[in-house]
Amino acid sequence: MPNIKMIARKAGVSISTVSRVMNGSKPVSPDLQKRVYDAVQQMNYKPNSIARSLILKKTNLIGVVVPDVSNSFHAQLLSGIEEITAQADYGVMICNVYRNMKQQQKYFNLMLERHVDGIILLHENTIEELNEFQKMTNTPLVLASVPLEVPGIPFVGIDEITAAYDAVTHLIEKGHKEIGLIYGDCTALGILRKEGYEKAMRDHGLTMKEKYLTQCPCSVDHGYQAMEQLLCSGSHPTAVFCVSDEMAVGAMDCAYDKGLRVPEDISFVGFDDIEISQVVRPRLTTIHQPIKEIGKEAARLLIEMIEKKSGSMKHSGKDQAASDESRIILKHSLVERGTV
Amino acid sequence: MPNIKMIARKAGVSISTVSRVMNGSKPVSPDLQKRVYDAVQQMNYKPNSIARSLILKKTNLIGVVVPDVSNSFHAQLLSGIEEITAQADYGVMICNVYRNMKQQQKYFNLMLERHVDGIILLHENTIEELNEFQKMTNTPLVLASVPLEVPGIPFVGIDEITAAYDAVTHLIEKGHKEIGLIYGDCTALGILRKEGYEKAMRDHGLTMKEKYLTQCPCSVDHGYQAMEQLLCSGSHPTAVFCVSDEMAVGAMDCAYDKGLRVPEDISFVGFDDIEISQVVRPRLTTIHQPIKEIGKEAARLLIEMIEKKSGSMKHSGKDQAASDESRIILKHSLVERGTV
DNA sequence: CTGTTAGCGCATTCAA
DNA sequence: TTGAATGCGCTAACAG
Repeated sequence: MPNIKMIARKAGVSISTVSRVMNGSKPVSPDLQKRVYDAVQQMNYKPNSIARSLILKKTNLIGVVVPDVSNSFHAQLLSGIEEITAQADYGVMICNVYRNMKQQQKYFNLMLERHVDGIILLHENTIEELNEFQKMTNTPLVLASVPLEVPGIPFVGIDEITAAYDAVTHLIEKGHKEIGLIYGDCTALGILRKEGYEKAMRDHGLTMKEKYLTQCPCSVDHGYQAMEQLLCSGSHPTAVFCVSDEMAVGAMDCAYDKGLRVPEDISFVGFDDIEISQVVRPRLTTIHQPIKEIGKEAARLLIEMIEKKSGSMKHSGKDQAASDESRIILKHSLVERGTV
Repeated sequence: MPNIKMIARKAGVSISTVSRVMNGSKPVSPDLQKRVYDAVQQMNYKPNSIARSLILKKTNLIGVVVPDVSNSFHAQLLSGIEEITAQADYGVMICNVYRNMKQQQKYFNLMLERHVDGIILLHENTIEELNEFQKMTNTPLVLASVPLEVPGIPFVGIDEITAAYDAVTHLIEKGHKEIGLIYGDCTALGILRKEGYEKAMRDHGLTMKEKYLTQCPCSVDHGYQAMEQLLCSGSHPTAVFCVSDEMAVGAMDCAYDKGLRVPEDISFVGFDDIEISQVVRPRLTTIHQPIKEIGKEAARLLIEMIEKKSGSMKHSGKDQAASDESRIILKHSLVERGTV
């Protein structure tokens, strides 16, 4: 790979001139300009972004910390992020946290060593971890679909409580009174959705039965197992709200295996509206999230924060307050299909 | 963020000494060593990987060019790749080609500018593009699940022809004679799978009927449409081999809507064994690919190529021949579920 | 407008 | 063993 010096020599100019025409940072006479362009063409020169990063203190790289890329929800978020960052000429580096949840500190360090310009978190850290991170650096951070409230770290997502509330209310409006819940782990997300369920039940004067509440990890298989548990008590609810589509699909499956018809004998509402909810029979009624949009908004916001920061550093030398958009709430919607 | 100079000052040593203890590249007296470690601790120093990359000419970054991250198959490949690269301390940068297939050249340039150490292609380029790329640079390249034969570019995946052959043979063994095909675009992948179908039909003395062959893009919706076409001729095959699970699910759906029972009236075999094949009813019989394994093997191989290259550069200064493992073929299998 | 110079943060010769 | 000096490829003052 040729470097700037080789181009300068070939074009018979100084390296600063080459730099100037590459970046358009200062006027250069048409004559020299052409000579440089020609040399660039002939030698197929591409500026070394490593060297640029070093001096500009900007990598044009953003990091995305994701629990599991192979999960459909996260993959879609990522796809949205990538779309925007690519347009803005940023690269995205992914960090799959997967099973080793403990080592996020490691991932943060990795990103800091590589000097990413910003980070999008699809994975829920503890508030302490986030605070510590903020103390350590001022690398902009955005939470995408991780509903935590941390000063200085904006959140992009939907109103989880209301969405869950809407799901359950829909069931209630259809006449259901005995409504079960399959909910997830103790993440902010899980807790909020459960809260929405409880609020809806309360607001409509319905009582929650302990035995119709089951907790399980978010997967089809676990949803199946959770449903088995719900069903083994003899009686069963007439409807179940599942805090994710995966769980719902598993639960439906279980109901089916037990000889229950959906929606005649038992109804289901899921959450997220990922692909599988549209291929199961009957089609899953669920809460639609604009997943890709969330990713896009998160990326847009992060880039805005990055550029604002580097802008303000030039002018004042000290950090501005973070973006004023500390919470971007996108609209969810209930999509009625065939399971209610 | 502190830099090496600050650490040196704090520890009262030279920057070279700091460098040496950070990398363990040369012996350092225990005394100085301790002073450096202490300074590193106190200031929370992390070496700037940008600067290291510049001087070492190694970014420890690999690029992954992917058609669409939100596609389940690719997401799984990516997940496998990430697992291995993370272990070996490489970062992965993704490039989502998505709709703008034309601009791969742009993506290649992007990766070259960023000086990635190697690239994994999940996306099918033309052979010309690949040759041109090879002429331009000696950045190692691996094809994952892109069955192209290009000298110097290893491939990791399954034996596509045999896999398709097995799928169709299974149908034939179950007594089917009128077997339709829903196949994809004119990629190497699509062509090979079609070839497997044709070979199986021929080998078993079955004739292919033109009207039972339909081409469509790889998606559930298009599979549905393709099936509609197949069905509109009045008569219909007793079984259909679809070159992807998405197509198969769409096709099954169409059959269902037309009042056909699966597998009583019509059978289906898919390809890939992605998640949805296990949630549809009846469960889709399909060709299982070890998707994540393919990703892992591709990453393993790429890293091997990278390290071999940088090793050989030190010794001889000229490039070694690429790795001798030019084709890694993993085993596929037919998983019988409920659609045959 | 153009060229010369000085670093960005680090690894690595070369002397000591 | 240690430190001073050089340079990776590039941008941005600074002088002309």
